[in-house]
Amino acid sequence: MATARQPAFPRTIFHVDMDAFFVSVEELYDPSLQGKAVVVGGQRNERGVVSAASYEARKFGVHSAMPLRTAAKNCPHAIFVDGHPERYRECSEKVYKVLQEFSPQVEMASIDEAYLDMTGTARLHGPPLKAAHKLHQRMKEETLLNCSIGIGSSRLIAKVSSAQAKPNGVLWIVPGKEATFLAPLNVREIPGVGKVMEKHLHDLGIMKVGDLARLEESELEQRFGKWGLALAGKARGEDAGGWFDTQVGAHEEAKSISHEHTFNEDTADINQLESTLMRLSEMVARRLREANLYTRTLQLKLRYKDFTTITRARTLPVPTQLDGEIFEQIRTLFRKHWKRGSQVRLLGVQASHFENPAGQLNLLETAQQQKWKDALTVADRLRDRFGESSVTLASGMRGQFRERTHENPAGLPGKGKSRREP
DNA sequence: TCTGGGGTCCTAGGACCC
DNA sequence: TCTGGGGTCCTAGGACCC
Repeated sequence: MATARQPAFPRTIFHVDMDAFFVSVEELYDPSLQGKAVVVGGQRNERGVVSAASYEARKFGVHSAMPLRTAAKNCPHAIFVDGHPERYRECSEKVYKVLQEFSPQVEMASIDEAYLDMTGTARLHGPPLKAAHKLHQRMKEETLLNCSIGIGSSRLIAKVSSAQAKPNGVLWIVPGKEATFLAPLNVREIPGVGKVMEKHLHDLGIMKVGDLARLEESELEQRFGKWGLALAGKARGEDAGGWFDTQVGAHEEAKSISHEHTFNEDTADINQLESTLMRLSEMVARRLREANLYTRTLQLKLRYKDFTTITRARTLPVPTQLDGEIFEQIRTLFRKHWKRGSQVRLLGVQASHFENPAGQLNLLETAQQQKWKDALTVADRLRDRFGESSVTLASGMRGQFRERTHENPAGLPGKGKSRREP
């Protein structure tokens, strides 16, 4: 079992969750969107899903992860907006700066939410509710964005209560009242319980967290294994093992880096498929070099027209961060496993199993490899300035068709809508 | 309705070693 | 040799999160 990290005294954890983050950021750039039904993630007839929907759009059943085309049907008058990751990153950094004023233990759990360990900050910021309102106000002043704050004795309670506080609210679950707070909520509200687990629980007649809490721990373990045990703890509001049970703000190293691409139209054109794999390999390699990581395991992801998806991996004896080596492995996997002629919907490249080659492996690096590495670092710089498509490795792929995407990696003017016109 | 892209964690089986 | 068990590495798939 994971090390129990629950200290003897109650912790005070804040979960800060930005309200309709992507939509709110877009409204800062275009105030005319305010108060309207807005969908961020792409255009109404594109392949893709909703990244975020305004509260006005949600009234029509639009929610994140819904296909854009479905959203367009449910809410025809919605305004569809492409996402702008750079804008969100920039705002996210502002959010982080505000949070740091309140606690040294801050952890961004994603681009728009964070945990703070506020234990022992009463002298500085006052009791939890007062501190939270102060934080809420500072956040609005500094970022012009609304957030919701959940406060509890565990990450789990903080997270669940911030969801209940939405929109634009603060909710404190007083220590000792955890089970009472959770009992009437649907099991789906527990982080980690998704569609499938919810169905399993419903089949057992378990609808509410309270139903779950009444069950024997041993029965849950028997039914759902390790997960069942954690679930029993969660029903009581404990962080019970896994990621939740880690110290707030502890730095975690990345475990994988991946890029994938869904084609606007399915394709069986081997040139298009392989040039896409090369582009994805380059993107992965580039990020490895930026993070100074070397990968040993490379994985190809292949999704066919009918949505059946396979992954095929290979582990190298020696770690690498070179475009050419990565692409070679990926291409070999692809040629071996792609059913020739079958229409492909998506391709993906993933690197994992990182090793930092300390000394020893650096010595093994041949002069030839070092030369490549230097050249590729220069290529990275160029891509920073001129966009992902400006530099391509000289190889058999040179000059071949590359699919036009609607991405604008370098944020260049004139590369968006206007260029799409023939 | 026709399903993105970036991640994490878990399970389960087989290979291989001692 | 007709049968073991633990440990580690590797691979594939799937649930889940934002």
